[in-house]
Amino acid sequence: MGNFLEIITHDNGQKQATEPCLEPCSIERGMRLLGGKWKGSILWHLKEHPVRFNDLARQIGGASKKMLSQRLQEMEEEGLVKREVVSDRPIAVTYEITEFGKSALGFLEELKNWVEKHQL
Amino acid sequence: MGNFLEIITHDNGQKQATEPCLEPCSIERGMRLLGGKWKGSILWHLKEHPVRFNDLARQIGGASKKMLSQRLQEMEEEGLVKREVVSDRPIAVTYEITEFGKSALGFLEELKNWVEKHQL
DNA sequence: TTAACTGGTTACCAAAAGTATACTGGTTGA
DNA sequence: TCAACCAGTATACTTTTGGTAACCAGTTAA
Repeated sequence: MGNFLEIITHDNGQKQATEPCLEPCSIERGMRLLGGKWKGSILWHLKEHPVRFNDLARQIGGASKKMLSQRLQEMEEEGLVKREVVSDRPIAVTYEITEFGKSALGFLEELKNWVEKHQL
Repeated sequence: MGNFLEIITHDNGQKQATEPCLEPCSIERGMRLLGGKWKGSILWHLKEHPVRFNDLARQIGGASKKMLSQRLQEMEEEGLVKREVVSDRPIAVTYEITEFGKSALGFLEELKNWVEKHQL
């Protein structure tokens, strides 16, 4: 019976974790990067080719434009996505997935498969 | 130049997505199941063996008891986790990962690796 | 007796997240 | 000229989330 739980008991009976996950561990941090509402979906929609803002909004019907532009800004700062002004006059902007963003696709695909396999 | 974006243009100029992701697609649904704050961490801490409530609370230092009990309830309803009353009198409860919960671990591990590989 | 433990619940509050609608300022096409 | 487009922003509102702290009813050990 080892000390599986990593909990020690002091002389006064007080208990303490030896390795408390004090602040967000890897999984938590990852979820906060990719787990935000719509972020996965956005990345997924960009995986083939750059997409323009309003086209993205049309494709992700459930999300408002405000949401989308917020998320896209965050994702640009996080390096997941790249914003590119293609032309002004008739202003045109595209959002493109970065190499870093692409590195997350495998994992998103696993999530997708998992969900579909279990019919969720 | 194919119709990559799945957007069609009506005669009056109005545009429409042919396959709008109207409501949460697989990735979105998956994220809502596993992406909740602390849910990944909880699952991860249960992966080796059942853990008692307060021990879990000590290990996941950043989360309050309230959060934990809320999340654990949700996760029980979702079938990710199983609650078991081990004894009353000195009431003892353990939370155990289910088979379904285990099926998500691979994907969490990939997330973990991804995060650590990129030093996030 | 006191203090720590068990597994929670409840009330209260603050902050964050999300929704809905309208609007900008210009362009394009019928 | 009218309507739809572009890429958002502004404003106001509601909902959800999360955190703190106290409390319950019992048990155990110093």
